[in-house]
Amino acid sequence: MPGPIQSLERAAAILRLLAGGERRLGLSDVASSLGLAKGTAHGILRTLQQEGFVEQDPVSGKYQLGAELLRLGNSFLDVHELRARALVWTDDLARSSGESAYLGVLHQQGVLIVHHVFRPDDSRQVLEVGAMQPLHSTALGKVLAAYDPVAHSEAAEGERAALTGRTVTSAADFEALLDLTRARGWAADLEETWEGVASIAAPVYDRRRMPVGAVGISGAVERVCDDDGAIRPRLVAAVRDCARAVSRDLGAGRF
Amino acid sequence: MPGPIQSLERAAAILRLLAGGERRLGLSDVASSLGLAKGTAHGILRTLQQEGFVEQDPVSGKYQLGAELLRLGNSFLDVHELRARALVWTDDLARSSGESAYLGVLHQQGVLIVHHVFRPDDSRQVLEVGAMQPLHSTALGKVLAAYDPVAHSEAAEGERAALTGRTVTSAADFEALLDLTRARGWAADLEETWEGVASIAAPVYDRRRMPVGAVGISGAVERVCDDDGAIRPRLVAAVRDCARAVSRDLGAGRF
DNA sequence: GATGAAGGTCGACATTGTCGACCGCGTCCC
DNA sequence: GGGACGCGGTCGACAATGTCGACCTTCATC
Repeated sequence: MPGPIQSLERAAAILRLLAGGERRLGLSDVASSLGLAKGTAHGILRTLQQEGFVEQDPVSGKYQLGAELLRLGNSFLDVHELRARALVWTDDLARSSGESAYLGVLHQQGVLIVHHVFRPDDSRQVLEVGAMQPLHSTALGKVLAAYDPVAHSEAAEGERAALTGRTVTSAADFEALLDLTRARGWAADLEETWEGVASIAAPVYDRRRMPVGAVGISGAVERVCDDDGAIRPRLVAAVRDCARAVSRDLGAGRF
Repeated sequence: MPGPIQSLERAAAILRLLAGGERRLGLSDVASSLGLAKGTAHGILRTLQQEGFVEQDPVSGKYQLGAELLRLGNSFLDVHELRARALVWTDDLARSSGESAYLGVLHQQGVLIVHHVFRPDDSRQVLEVGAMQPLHSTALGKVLAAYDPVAHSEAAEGERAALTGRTVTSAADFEALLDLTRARGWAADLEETWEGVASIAAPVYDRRRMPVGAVGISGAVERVCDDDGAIRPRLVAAVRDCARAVSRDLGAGRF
């Protein structure tokens, strides 16, 4: 394989750097963070700015991500076949379950949320499309880790941070959890990622029967579980039905 | 000014090409569309793929936009100060007006929607964040064209397509419309972009009193206008109040 | 008004991306 | 069935290209 294009790799690194740091970054920050000469970093930033991928605050001279990224990210959603097929089914899932519905795919070391349907009530909610979730602690992530070999190695080799007191961090426990997930065909997250929040997810397959994503719901643990602390079977059934429906829509045939 | 980086410009052109065409594109399509040698296009695509900006369909070999763009677009929203300040006010605007609320900024030759609050009812709506709207026919666009010199030249020099029978296309009429907008301090769009849809928008200023965006509402013309076909003053007031509130939040002071 | 650090420019250098010919594979059509 | 086309992808020579580090200007600080 011939070598990748250096200037592009560096441009991508700059964009990721700008995306990571909360605040705007100056030219010198960017150059030193990536070990580049100032002139080099400036040339890349200037081109990125010209193309709209980066914007510069006129007064401070600092850089931040540009609007073109939002436009392209939206175009990505338009083309995304899995998301298009899942739109109507996740809508039904949110309505029938009364909780927020999510569609996630593997991206780098996490789950990228590509679709999110708000919980059907009038509460104020923030859209999480484009956000990342950890593989090891969320229901969506566990499903991907259990069924997608690439996701599995990312989750197994990556760090498993203890996000709450209930997060499973040890390798053996995590593998046991994935075995359970494969045996049941779905995964849960009982306050392992956020205190008070539980979620349920199931895998989505494409026409070649390969796992390509996961759908799930997420909500307050008091609603997702019954009085004994057990996950409500009705919700599990709704999630699995939705996953099957989307898979069928993708051409995976019946199970 | 030293020259921009060629490979980056080409990579950006490829991404825009992939964003524009509805379907996936093959290597040869990309190369011939941009007048590049196949080897060159392949090198850029390979690097973009490695960085997650482009994905390749394993069976057809065709390319489409990648998930990293969604993630970065989301990060752009996180950093966007105008959007952050407008979140709560646009929420109020949607609630008080009963219509969808939008926040738009100038981007290239159009209005980029950076925030969108659904109309507060249970109807199925699609999120338009990341979408582009024309400058010459929408209320948001007219506000920007009226107050932002850059937007004005883009709108004046660009093509003004007749999207409906009521779209204003002639240069003189358009300038008159902008004069009216400046005189009133707000703009309207009465079925000039989509049949049956009317919208109202007002400008948002930053701490230097420069126009940086526009907020507005959009809805069925029957609801936005009264029985005589006149725009409901209550809605105009709500939009202008919201624009003032956001401007104040940005440090523009009182008017 | 000296100082330092910021963003930005410049020009020499050789690294680096580019080009077009070439490869292997699948498909379509004789 | 076999040849020819078109596809995605590779290769290596060449020089155009991006890179580097010294330098400039500006601004805030002391």
